[in-house]
Amino acid sequence: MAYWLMKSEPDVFGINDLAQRPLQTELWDGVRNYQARNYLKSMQVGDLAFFYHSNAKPPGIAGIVTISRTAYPDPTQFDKHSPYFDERSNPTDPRWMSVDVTLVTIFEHLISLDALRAQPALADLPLLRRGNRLSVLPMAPSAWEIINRMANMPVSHA
DNA sequence: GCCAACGTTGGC
DNA sequence: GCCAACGTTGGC
Repeated sequence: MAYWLMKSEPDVFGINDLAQRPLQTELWDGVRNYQARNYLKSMQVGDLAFFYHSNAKPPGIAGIVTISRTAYPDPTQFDKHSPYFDERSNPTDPRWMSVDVTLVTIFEHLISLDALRAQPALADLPLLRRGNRLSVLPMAPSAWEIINRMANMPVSHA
């Protein structure tokens, strides 16, 4: 089993939107970066991912989801009316992938980006590296545990 | 709204 | 294959 971090803008689709979906499950669409796409392809059912709110005030980790369906062609790439439409993608050889995610936990308090940066043990976290723009990132088990502990603390660390 | 960082595109 | 131009991400 592997650990991940997946970014979404809460103004577009946040963790509370996921909570309101049937079975608290939704496809994760719109990934248009090859490296992030390759991470999606390697996900297995049962993998866990932090749900990160980007372009938010404040940005941070809002909760945990599990991968409930492995990668399949992202339908929005073929939808002319979707902002994610890609005219160069071919149905016989789809360029972009989705997975399904199912809600596991909404953290009582968002773990803010500031709080993450304040943890010396997370100094090497890819998420915190300058200029990182990948919307799907792998997480080392050690980092996963540290952040999980932060989530379970009674007081926020921002 | 600004802008640094970075990926992609396309001319050559 | 190089690299300038351009578009996007995402924190601030």
